[in-house]
Amino acid sequence: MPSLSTFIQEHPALPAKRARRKEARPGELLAAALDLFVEKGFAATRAEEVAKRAGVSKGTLFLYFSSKEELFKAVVRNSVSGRYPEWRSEIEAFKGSASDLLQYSMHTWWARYGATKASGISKLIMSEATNFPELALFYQHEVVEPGRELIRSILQRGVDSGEFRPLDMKYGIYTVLAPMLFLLMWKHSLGACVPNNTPIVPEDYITAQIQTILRGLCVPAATPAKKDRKPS
Amino acid sequence: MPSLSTFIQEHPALPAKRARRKEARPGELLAAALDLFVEKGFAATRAEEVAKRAGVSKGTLFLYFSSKEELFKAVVRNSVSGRYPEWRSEIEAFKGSASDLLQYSMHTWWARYGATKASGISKLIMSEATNFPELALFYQHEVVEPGRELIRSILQRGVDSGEFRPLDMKYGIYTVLAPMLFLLMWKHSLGACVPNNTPIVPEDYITAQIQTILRGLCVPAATPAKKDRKPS
DNA sequence: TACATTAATAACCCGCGAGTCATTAACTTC
DNA sequence: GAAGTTAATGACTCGCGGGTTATTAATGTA
Repeated sequence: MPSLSTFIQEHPALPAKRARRKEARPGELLAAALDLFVEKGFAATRAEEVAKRAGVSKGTLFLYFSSKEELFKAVVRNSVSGRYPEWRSEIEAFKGSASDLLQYSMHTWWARYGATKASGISKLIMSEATNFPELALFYQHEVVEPGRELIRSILQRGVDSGEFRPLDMKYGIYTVLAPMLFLLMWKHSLGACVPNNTPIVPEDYITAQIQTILRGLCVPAATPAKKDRKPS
Repeated sequence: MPSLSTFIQEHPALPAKRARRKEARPGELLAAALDLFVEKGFAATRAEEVAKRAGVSKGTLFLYFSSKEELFKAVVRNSVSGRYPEWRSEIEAFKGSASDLLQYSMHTWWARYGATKASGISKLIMSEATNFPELALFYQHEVVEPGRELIRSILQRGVDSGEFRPLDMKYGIYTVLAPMLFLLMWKHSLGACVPNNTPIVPEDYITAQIQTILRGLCVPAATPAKKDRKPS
């Protein structure tokens, strides 16, 4: 039996159904997928919903990406790891003290990445790494290792110039990494779903962290004796 | 048609099938649930598997816990929030400087919580808060707020004694919280599934963090002028 | 030994979601 | 405008998993 819609023609001004737009589809699908992966995580994101948000059917999605995992990898390449070259050259070109560079980098990283939708991908990976080890490995090579290297280069600059005390780089980088990633995690987890009378203001949080970190890293005018320094 | 097993009697030494053990079941189910929630997360943990690990059928699980969410809440009460009273009194009773207390607390928190299975619950909540807001809210009240208060009390002690510089407590607590929770997240995410030639040694990581934090918190012998201090 | 009580089970229901495929219809070419 | 090409669809498969329930059997009672 023919349905009503067989007889009712669509409004002529609306974009045609079943449009053939081979060039535009991948980009639209990636954008929709980024939105939904960030909002719900990898496992909880439904392929059908990604397709719907991109304005196509589920079948079309699998026409362009062979599986959900491949779709995710494409999202990562498209919106996270592509940024490193720019950052690297900006850091190398920076004129100023290591303290200033560190401050600038932390605030800027937040403004350009942490505060954007794309940062949800980092949260997603921390959340689902153990359930999808292949994705974790991919992310480790594509994002984590280059990121580590970038932080190390900033700290090394301060140590080399005598501005920072000598650091065990293996753990020194976490002085910077830990507070920033914690902020990112918080924003995308409890900070996003719990009614909070005094929410974290990222810029203020970062400013406060920098204050403590720089005091902790810099060579002091007069060293106060502290314990918990590793022997050897 | 009767199956083979109708005729083959079970080995007499084995524990009886269908044993009735009303008292022991809840504890065994909670233990199994903790294992699996930590290993796979909330959404990915299958009720049937929890039951199997506890040596009962799925039906029995729902006889003792009305839903998966209730099971989870029971796990949290049983293995996380129960510890606060002990910690609070231990901190109040501590004799020594605020620096020593902070060091002691961070190392001890790791040894007694971070390094144990139970810490996986904190990771789970950060990971799945947005998908299960009711659980997040429960955890916020049961765990996060008391924890914040505990850290604040330690820092306040140092500020009151003149050992630490004056701190905006709203952000000051994150100086301690962020590095510890980052370590916890790392351990349960990328640290757990990526082959790493130089893995983080928690005790060394904490020692390094303490070194920087204490330098950053303490009133310096001679204050080196630093920027990024908030005006006003 | 017969009966009542209830802990435990296994089979069942039902909706969901990744991935597939035969069919359709929008373009291209001649 | 007819025929061929291929982008797009939506109905389909198939296995999974939370929760339910009729049935079974262990135990207590007399």
